Amino acid sequence: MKVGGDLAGQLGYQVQLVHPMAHEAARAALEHLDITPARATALLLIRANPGCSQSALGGALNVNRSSAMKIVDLLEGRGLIRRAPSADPRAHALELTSKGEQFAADVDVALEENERRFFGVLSAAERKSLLEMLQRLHQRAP
Amino acid sequence: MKVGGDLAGQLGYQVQLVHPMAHEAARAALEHLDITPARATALLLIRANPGCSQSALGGALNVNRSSAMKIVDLLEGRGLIRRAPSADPRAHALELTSKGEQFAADVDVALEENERRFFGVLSAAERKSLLEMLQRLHQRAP
DNA sequence: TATTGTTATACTCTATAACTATA
DNA sequence: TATAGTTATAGAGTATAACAATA
Repeated sequence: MKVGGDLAGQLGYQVQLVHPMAHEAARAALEHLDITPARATALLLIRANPGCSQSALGGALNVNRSSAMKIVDLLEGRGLIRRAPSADPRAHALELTSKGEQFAADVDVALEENERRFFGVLSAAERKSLLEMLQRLHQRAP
Repeated sequence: MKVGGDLAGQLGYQVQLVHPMAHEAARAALEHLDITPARATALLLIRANPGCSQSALGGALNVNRSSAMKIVDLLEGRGLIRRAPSADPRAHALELTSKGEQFAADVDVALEENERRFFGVLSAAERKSLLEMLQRLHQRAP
């Protein structure tokens, strides 16, 4: 299949192509831990923000409260996080269990190895440049 | 929400962040045409590959035959493409109708404007560099 | 046997809306 | 009144499996 000249030169289309490949690579890299990239991301976000609420987590994951709850349910069901009491009794303070800390360390290793493998076709300078550009793209004001 | 140092520095995570933003931008840019980015992509791929089969289209879209058929059903139902007879009587030869040609031109305009808006935070040289890197990432052998 | 299109079915992810309990 | 969490329900997108027609 050819790609029309218009499409092939568009960054939006290239992002559209690269994303599922990167997602599949991450999925495969995490398969032995039986966790999806989205849930692994949630775990690492909770580790970086101990005591955060489910709503805040949902905001960072770009999902609503209802969807965030399902992710939290799953991670809690596996004993990786706990819903600790919060200063605001309406909310939960999410935090990793010791099992979750160990698991998150395993996730780190798997993702770092995947990072090297998937983006290895780029030089170190290119990876740095790409990282900077992607950060700029999503950090700008909407 | 903070992002753990491990996560923030990973290209995979940055792609994971930028993709939904780019998708949302494309969705909004195409909203007045009442078509989703995936279906618009299918239309442009058929235009670039007149006479292609549904299976070939599905391959380019990374979906299976069943899902490709639903997309083709929708585009045909809107009168944008037709299922023409193919040399292989098992297959259909997909092609744009004249209405589809006009519509695809509108899609071109919308996507080009979106491209300028969304990636406008990058300089022309950066956009060129980013395009080249993304192409290299998905063109490599699996 | 393998492939194209088709159909029916199921699964995953996410969203919406309504409810409760707090603030 | 506004917010956090919860629950039930619905939708979109995709996958699987089986089938008919044809290679």
